[in-house]
Amino acid sequence: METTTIHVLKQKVEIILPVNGLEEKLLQAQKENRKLIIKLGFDPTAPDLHLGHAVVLKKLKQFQDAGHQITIVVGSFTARIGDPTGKNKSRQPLSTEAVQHNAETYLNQLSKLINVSKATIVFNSDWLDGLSTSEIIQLLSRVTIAQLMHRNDFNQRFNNNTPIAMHELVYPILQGFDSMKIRADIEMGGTDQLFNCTMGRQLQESFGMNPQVVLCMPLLKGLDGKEKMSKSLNNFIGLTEEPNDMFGKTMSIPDSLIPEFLELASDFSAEEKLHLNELLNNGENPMNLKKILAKNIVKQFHHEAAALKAEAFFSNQFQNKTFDKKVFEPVSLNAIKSVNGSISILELCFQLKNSLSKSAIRKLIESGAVLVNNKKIVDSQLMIKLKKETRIKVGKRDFFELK
RNA sequence: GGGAGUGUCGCAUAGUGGCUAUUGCAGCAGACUGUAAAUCUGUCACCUCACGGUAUCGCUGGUUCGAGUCCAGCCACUCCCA
Repeated sequence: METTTIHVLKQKVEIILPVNGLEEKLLQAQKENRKLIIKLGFDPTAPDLHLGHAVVLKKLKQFQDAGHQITIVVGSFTARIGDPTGKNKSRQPLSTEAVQHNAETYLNQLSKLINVSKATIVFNSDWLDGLSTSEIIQLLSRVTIAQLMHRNDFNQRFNNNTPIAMHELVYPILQGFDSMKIRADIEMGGTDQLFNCTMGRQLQESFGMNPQVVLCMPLLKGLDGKEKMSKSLNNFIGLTEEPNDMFGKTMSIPDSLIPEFLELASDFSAEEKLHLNELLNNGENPMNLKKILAKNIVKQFHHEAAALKAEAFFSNQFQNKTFDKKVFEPVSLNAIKSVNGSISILELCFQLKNSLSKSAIRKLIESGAVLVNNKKIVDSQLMIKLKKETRIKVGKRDFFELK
């Protein structure tokens, strides 16, 4: 194996365990003339992939390009437990249909980054469902509480006197068991998966196998610039989002996050990154760099033309101050229920934005979030005549025009 | 099994039986900006066009003119001792 390949494969990886493990595995594969089995697990609960996942997936793609075998383990069994994050207590069991459906949408999103048809897909309920009680006890006997307590999450909760349920302790063990079952050579994940992945090493070893190498990618921060990107915190950019949303969300990240996004979320070459970072340090307006970044991100998941369009849309919609130049979502006059063609601004906004209650809308109006034909309306009871080409802005993002 | 505690908004925190349940963070909206940060303002249980109405301090009852607060039972969690 050439050193350049190894160099590429090690790029950006935050943790490799053991340190020289990757080289050894690659060498071993070469000697035995076989592909390495690269494991990636996922729980088919709410399969909305975002840029944080993409960091791991791009690395996976590099392995695939180098000729190795990717195995996706769908946690159809473990999803019923839920990876203990401390937030979700116990999860509802998923129906087989739901698992199937989630797995499909997941794989569909995966295909944006890796070649799914060349990957192996397995469901861990295939082997976990059939374990007998004594087999489970056997498995559990290979792990001690002290080992489990090394996991940060457990440790903290234990010390803070917050409850840890037994089944949560079992989760990492089952994940490790998966690695043994599929004979994984390498397991990939974010750094938050480090512990679970090491469990795989331990179990493989105790079953007399050569333990897997653990590769952890850094965690991308979310749009708030504080927490890691995650769906539950609603600070994510989804892989399937529309170009305009992707662009806008990228523009909303704090400036301090630009270097991290350049490094982890963009696909710029090393030289380009260096150049952009220099610009940033030399006082270039961060906004311009974010635009470059945003275009790059959109391009990865859509295409160049979409990226340019998204930029133009953004500049016009949110940066240009001229109200009339904006893009308004057309709403048919007929769709608005009114009395004699007149309607209170409150009722109108309520009908336009059906996700909010009237009370919530009234608060929006009173705080000055609603413009009608570029005039701020603060009185929620103001009656207006419905007529074509009336333009209404609600909040930061919603623009409507009556047709 | 025995004993001692705790439970208030997404999180964290105040709350001598008495008026509208406090404050911070996060969120939402506005101002200023570059849908950045910082700052300031408003909002932050639900509903009503509105005067206003209906809720709510783990749950169910009780005492009381009046209960987040007192009492009883239950539930959940924690700690200590078996």
